[in-house]
Amino acid sequence: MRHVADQHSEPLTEAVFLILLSLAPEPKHGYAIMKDVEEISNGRVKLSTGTLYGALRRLLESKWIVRFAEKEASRDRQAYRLTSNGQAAMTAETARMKSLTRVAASRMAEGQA
Amino acid sequence: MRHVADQHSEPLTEAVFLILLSLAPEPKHGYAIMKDVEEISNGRVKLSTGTLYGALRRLLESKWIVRFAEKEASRDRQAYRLTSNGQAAMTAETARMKSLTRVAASRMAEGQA
DNA sequence: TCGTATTATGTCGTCATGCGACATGTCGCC
DNA sequence: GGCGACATGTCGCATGACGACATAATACGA
Repeated sequence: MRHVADQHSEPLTEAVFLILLSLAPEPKHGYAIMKDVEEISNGRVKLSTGTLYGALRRLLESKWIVRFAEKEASRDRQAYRLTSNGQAAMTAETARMKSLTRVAASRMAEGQA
Repeated sequence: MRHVADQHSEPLTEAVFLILLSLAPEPKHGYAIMKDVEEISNGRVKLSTGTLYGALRRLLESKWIVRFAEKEASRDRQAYRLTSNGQAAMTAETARMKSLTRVAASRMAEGQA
């Protein structure tokens, strides 16, 4: 999909969106994200580890999340935190979806008429 | 992404969703869909022909749209019409997005608190 | 009438991504 | 000691978006 330059908000994949959503209230480590994503999608989406760690790698590369060591934990788990960039991306994506649902509602009503 | 069996509504890609949305009020041929998608996305999404005709082929295969000849037109353009399956898919997808935006709103509020 | 923009449909190769399978190791508990 | 949950990762495959390319009819003005 090609997007105009001044508002080039590429649509997020559902996996990425749910991962960001999971990190929004507080930082989590990988496994906790998997469990949380399953919960917030009402059990609909179960991330495979391939999807999760692949997505996390790309999110780190694009600076939407940062990784830090959880000191308190006995095992050194790698926890992830949203950056302001990541928050902005989520806000933009939410706005995009809202706008689409609005158009969808009116279009489907037209179809009925 | 894995989905539970009883409600296996895979997320639609934005391209597919916009194509279905474009066909919701009335049938259109390929080129008209391209123009309409650009319009309903506020110029944000410009489908390439590769995306469009690839998506149309898959939509035909999954019986979400049907193709028919526009008799009135001088040139025989292939027009596409939504099936009830296609309408159902759009309804499901809209519901999915609404649900995600709701969760997103509450999660982002939590992040601020 | 000639050329050029618009309409219109399609294919191909590449790249990004989701996903299942596999690999590896820890921790708590019976 | 073994077993299930916790935890992190890699690899290969399949799907899909996309730009580039190809082709052709129509419309319209110079």
